[in-house]
Amino acid sequence: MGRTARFSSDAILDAAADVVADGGPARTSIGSIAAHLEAPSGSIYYRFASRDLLMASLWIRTARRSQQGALEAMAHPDVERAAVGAALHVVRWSRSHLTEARILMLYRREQLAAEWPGELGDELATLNRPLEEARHTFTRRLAAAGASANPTDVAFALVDVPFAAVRRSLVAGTAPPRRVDELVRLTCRTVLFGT
Amino acid sequence: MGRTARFSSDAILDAAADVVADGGPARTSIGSIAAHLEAPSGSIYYRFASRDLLMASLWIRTARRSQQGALEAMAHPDVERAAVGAALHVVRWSRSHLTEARILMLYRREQLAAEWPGELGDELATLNRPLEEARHTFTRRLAAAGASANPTDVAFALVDVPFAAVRRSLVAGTAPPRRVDELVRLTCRTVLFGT
DNA sequence: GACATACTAGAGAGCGCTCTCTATTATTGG
DNA sequence: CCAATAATAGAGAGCGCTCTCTAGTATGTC
Repeated sequence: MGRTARFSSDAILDAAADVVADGGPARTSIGSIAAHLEAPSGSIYYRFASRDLLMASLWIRTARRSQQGALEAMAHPDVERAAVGAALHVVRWSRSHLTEARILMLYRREQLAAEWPGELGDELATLNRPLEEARHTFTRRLAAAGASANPTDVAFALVDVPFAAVRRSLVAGTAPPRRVDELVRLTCRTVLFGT
Repeated sequence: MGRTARFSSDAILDAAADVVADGGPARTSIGSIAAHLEAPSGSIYYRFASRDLLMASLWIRTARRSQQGALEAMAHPDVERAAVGAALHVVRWSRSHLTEARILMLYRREQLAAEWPGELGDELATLNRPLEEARHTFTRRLAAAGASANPTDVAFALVDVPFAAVRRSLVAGTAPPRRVDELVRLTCRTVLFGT
């Protein structure tokens, strides 16, 4: 029933991702996405009711895709390997997903979608929940292992430092150099395990 | 000769800084700056020929203001103290200049001014030169002292890590907690001096 | 083959923003 | 007090963007 789609939601989000990654959110208009996709703007509004909804969907899709590996890394039975693995995941994922990493790390949610669309319900609230829970249980594992379980320290070692380590490269649009893996590993160990 | 100014350039930049810091660059229109200052938009265009010129001026003023302390810290005769001091300066300056720090750390230049105005000449090119030169000579001092002189390491320890430590708080709009000083100090020492 | 349906296609209304332009007002030097 | 000047004041032209609306087109079902 009905004709087959020429422009799928995913294809539109892919185009949006390209445009955001190389022009920034401010230059990402429905028109520019349409041009990149060689589609009329009407076809885009057929899938996404508003610009904010489109950009919010892009954000969600990108965040989801990046979470998987982090969760797996934290599940490692050895606490220290789990910590280092989670920290390194950010770097590795950035290397293998340059465009998506640029979106996730160089801009904040509010810069993509000015207003979070009501249609998305509590999607935003639940989006980071798996990661938050994983970090919560992981913090307890750290405490049990005699490592630092200070939330500030954990966030610093597992999120902020890896983020900072890749940022410079992402801004330049190039893959992070190998050396940053070493720096992230070293910092993570020092901060959490004092080794 | 002529009437005295009601709205000085600096007052306009102050208003712009407030608006950027709490609404982001995209919401910072000439109208919103004017409203915050209770001035008509014409008075703003009397001082700044374009939005880009205004935002670029704000960027320059903010960057200049933050550089001073970094340069002083790096001039310390003891290499290790100089390194730690430079790294900590970012944190301390963020604490004492929350609004300006939000502008400098949460957004990039291109997000403020889409096109760098030609009127500003090579201001942009020379803006960071003092800091770059200081970091260059400082890297040689590190090498002479037997510390790590890898440019990636130096940038990581002196810029990226402090930035990472502070970002979370700046996003939340609060001053960075005391604990981050310790984390920055620890990381800086470990990465550069291995202690 | 005809009908319902899912989608493409793009013109244009409306809006908010930048920037221009002209009129007016305050201040200073002679 | 009187020019000359430096600045305020705000209306509105023009532009690009979002979003709407209507018409047309391909595809599956009976």
